[in-house]
Amino acid sequence: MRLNRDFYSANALKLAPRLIGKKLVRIIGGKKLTARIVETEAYYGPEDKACHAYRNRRTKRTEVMYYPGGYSYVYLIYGMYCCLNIVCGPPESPQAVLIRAVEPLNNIDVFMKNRKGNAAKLQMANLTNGPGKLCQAMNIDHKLNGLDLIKNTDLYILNGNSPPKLVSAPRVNINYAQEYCNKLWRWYDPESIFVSVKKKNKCTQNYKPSIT
DNA sequence: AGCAGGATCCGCT
DNA sequence: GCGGATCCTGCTT
Repeated sequence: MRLNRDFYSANALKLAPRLIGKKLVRIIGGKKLTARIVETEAYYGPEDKACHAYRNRRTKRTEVMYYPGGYSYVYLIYGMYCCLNIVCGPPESPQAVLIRAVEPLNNIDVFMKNRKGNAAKLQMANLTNGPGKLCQAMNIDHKLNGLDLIKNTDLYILNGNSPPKLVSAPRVNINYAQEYCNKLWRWYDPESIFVSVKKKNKCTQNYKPSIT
């Protein structure tokens, strides 16, 4: 079952932990690549200094963040890598969840072929343990920006089980975000070897999802 | 029209 | 641990 609009309409702080364990699906070249989401980060709209839509910044690039929950937001970073985000919350509320790491579940040979360089071959985890790496491995680029994941046939997310444990930690590489760089807005499955940054610091803690 | 900087990764030390 | 690759975005002029 695909996730529905209701699921994606939660705010980023709620959706990010809930996406752990869900299955990202990418259809490419007649093959279906499936991967379990193991690490996410929330970008919490106009108040969040690390968010592209901080202070309601609205440009050609950030426009999709104002779409209803459930659309894709893919952008280029450092001139060479793409990052996949899931737009969330109600329409006109520019929030998103960055998919930072996944675990390939099938067609591993295709993931491997899509990754460039030798590092990917050295160890399995290197295939998809980072936002740029997973986009490369699953052939996700700017052409997949602004898609409705509820209807689209090339990229979507299926339901899946939450892991037994979940950890929250500070987000990665947002040092410019001042007081927001210490928010525990990154979540990951501590049992997965595909998590990009597992180093614990004083902020890292176990996360208990709330019912509401 | 020009410029500074970035939600990253890789290879080398 | 470090620096280079590489180019789009957004802001300034």
